[in-house]
Amino acid sequence: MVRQRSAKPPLAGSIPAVASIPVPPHFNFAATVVSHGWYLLAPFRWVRDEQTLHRPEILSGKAVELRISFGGNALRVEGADESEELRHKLGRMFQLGIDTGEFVALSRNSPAHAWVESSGFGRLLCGATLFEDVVKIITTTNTMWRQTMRMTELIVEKCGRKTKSATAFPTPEDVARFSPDELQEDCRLGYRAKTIHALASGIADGSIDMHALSDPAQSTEELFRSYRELPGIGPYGAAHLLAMDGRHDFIAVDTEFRRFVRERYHGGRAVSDRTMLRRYAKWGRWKYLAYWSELWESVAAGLEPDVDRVQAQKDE
DNA sequence: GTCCAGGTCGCGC
DNA sequence: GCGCGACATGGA
Repeated sequence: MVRQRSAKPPLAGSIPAVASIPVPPHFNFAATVVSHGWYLLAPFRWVRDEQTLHRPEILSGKAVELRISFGGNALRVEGADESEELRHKLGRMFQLGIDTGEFVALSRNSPAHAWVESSGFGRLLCGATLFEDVVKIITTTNTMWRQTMRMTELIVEKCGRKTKSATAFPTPEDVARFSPDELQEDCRLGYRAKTIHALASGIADGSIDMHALSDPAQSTEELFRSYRELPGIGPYGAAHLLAMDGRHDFIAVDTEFRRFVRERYHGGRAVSDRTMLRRYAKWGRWKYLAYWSELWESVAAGLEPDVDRVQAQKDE
């Protein structure tokens, strides 16, 4: 055996690397992937027919291509060996460290949310790093979903580390090598180019400390204020980032939220933000998830035309 | 041409 | 603290 191996050594990489990552209670893979629009943004690629999420990722400083699916009781990750770094990155991507039990329990008491438990709704797909999610949130502001997808695609393409056939999401250093003008011109970022460049270079030069900013020891209110210090992040972005930490106390009020509540509960008539928010007060620290679940279900049921997503699906 | 989209920022009061 | 316009881009 030894002789055989030394006579004909396996090519490096010829043994397919596979990692298995355990998941918490109430976890549902597909429901988490399509929980919101992130799965449509580069470098994620969701192959629905195969129930596999493709994702180029940097591990040990090297870009590799991951194929993530669900088998048995764990995430099955092809393309990587098990490592702390992999567990950490996938833990953030799938919110594996978040206990959604209380939300599930609350949803049992609401007829409109009775579907939550069996569907596995409750976790939001995230980027591998806070930086990635901040950049993506900035590209969602004051624009249309179609343009968000394009901006993200171009950022990845221009700045990210390449494998043979895919490109990983860039690090702050990868983005900061380019000038704001170059980012604007090549990634069609508009005025966001300055913001994204300031974010990337701030992290790269140490003036923005993402680790300290996102310290989970902070109260939710403190964390909200921390996120708001980031360039390009206002109340909407901060609430979205909190949700990615599994903290749903604040609803990200945007045109989508206003439209949904107006149409669903007020017969299309305009009402104040305060009135809209009051509807979700009873959900305590699960407000955003309660709202998002209502929107998600209505889109899934085809009751709510979500033009951007529908359009995106057509392009697949 | 005009308006505006999963907002944010800086300004003036 | 609150209202308001500017901000790049591209679709409606």
